[in-house]
Amino acid sequence: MTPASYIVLGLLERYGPGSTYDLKRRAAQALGNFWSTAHSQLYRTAETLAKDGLLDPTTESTPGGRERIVYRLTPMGRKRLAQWRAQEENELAELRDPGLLKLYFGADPAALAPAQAAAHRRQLQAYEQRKHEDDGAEPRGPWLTLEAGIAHERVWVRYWEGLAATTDP
Amino acid sequence: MTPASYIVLGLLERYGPGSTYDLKRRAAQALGNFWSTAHSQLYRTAETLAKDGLLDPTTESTPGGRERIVYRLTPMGRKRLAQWRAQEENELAELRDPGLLKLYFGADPAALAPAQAAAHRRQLQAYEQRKHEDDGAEPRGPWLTLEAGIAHERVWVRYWEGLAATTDP
DNA sequence: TGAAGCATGTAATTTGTTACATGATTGG
DNA sequence: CCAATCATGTAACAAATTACATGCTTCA
Repeated sequence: MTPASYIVLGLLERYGPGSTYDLKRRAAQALGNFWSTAHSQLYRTAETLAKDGLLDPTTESTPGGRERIVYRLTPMGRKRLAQWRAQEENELAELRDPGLLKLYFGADPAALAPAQAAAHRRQLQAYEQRKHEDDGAEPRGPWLTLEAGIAHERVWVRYWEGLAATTDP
Repeated sequence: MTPASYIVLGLLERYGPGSTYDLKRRAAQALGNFWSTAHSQLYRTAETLAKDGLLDPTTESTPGGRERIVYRLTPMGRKRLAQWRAQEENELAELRDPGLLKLYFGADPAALAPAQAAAHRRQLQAYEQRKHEDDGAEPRGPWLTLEAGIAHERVWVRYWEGLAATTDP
């Protein structure tokens, strides 16, 4: 069980049964840039989970006559997800920022900082807009997560802008 | 060329020639919890880089009579590293925090937050101590990176403590 | 002198990414 | 009705993690 497994389980629980393509869209929309996964990975993960009895796959045809596999959580899958959720978490996230890595190994801040600051400003705006659009109807988790994203983007913006300022003029 | 490649190149540039084991130690010490890599990965990466002519491997014997391979940067390796450093970076880091993922998918904040807050407090302390020990002799990159780490840990601590407070009693 | 842990490496397995394919739908 | 793009998937490849293995050192 990797994080990707729980993403699949979680998305199915929250938004109901769906095809892998649905999962892909949901993941992009919901987790967005806080935890991305390639769609081919979702395929494999879903298959594996189905093989393990955590998902129940059924083949349906679309209006267009194409077939697709729709997955739904089995009781076991539901249970597994709940267990994970209840488990205390002790892993810490790593920063793993490619820009920061460059900086660490001696990149010139003046060259790096402006672009990074701009990118993070964009991301921050996107998150803030999303928070604005939130109508409070969704469960609490996504909103809390958004908050975290915003807080971090703010720090990044401040950080890189600071770096740009001290080296620029 | 993956991030791991540049880590190997960068560590060799900064601390001079060394065996893979040296690299492992350096990586753990220097990059620590901001970008971790398994030691077996360093082995493979170093091999590949040597095969590509970016590193020059020489077999030496330790006092104990064991053999080990010491790598040093070739001019090409040096150049490649410099190129990477000069390249503008446009990738953004993802948060990818396992705790946050749980929260997203509905974990109970009251159960999650205290442990997370504590873990981040520890990490913050470690970073701050390190900053304290810095004598300014090292190049600027590591110090700047430390700053970033501290800023982020502060945000995390505030975040999880806030969550713990609002849900607790 | 035996156990713990440091130093050194390899192999197997799992994950993750990139690239390729191709039928359906829709907007121009 | 053609091009773009959505929907759906597979295959090949690259990277990362886990597990295994084992000779040295050191310290009790």
